Amino acid sequence: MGDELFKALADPTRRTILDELAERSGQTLFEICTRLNMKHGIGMSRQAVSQHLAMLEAAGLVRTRREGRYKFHDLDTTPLRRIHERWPGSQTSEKDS
Amino acid sequence: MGDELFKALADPTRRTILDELAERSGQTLFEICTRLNMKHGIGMSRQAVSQHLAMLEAAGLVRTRREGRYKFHDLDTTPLRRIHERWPGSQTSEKDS
DNA sequence: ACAATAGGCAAGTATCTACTTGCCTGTCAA
DNA sequence: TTGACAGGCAAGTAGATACTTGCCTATTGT
Repeated sequence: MGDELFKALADPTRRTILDELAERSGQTLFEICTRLNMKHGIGMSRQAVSQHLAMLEAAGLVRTRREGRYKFHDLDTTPLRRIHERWPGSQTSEKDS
Repeated sequence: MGDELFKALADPTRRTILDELAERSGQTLFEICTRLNMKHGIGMSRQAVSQHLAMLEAAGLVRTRREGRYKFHDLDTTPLRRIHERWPGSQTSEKDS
């Protein structure tokens, strides 16, 4: 349990995808592919990116909504909270400026 | 960069080691081995656990201090903060009860 | 000194993971 | 309806990762 979350975060490409979705929410698979290629020099097949997105979705980090032939991807960071709940002391202090 | 942190967290045995160090700080390799075995039924060679500890140390999640023939391991959760700094919105609200 | 204890190094193996390629399905515009 | 576009499924492959075994070093107690 929680295994999928940490597995999802383990890959650098997947973390970059999360970065992209954090910057612009609701992107399609092709948009993400293009951005990975343009902005990060990641020349990866569409299939590979699709598989990464599936893992991110399985981890609950990405939510999807289908509209016609498009599938939009949105970031959901709430699963990350479990990390801090598990190992307290890792939270940014509530009293910091 | 930051790669070692996520790689370190990716393995369930390593996460259990972090749990154990969170519960009792300053354990030796043998103590950790025993606890993994007794409390979690993980019958793993001493070498395997040692390698896991090395990865956790490389990620900055574990700090070590040597005293004679003993090597004590301490948890350091500060690297985890980078996760929330990278994807904001994942922090537990400061205003929650 | 010697045996026991705590730990480290290195090489081998077996499984897992990322990525590819080829083909198939569903949606939309002309 | 036909072609183009967005996406999905499945099998194969190369490289990474977890774990083991065997041997070596350093510290400590008797």
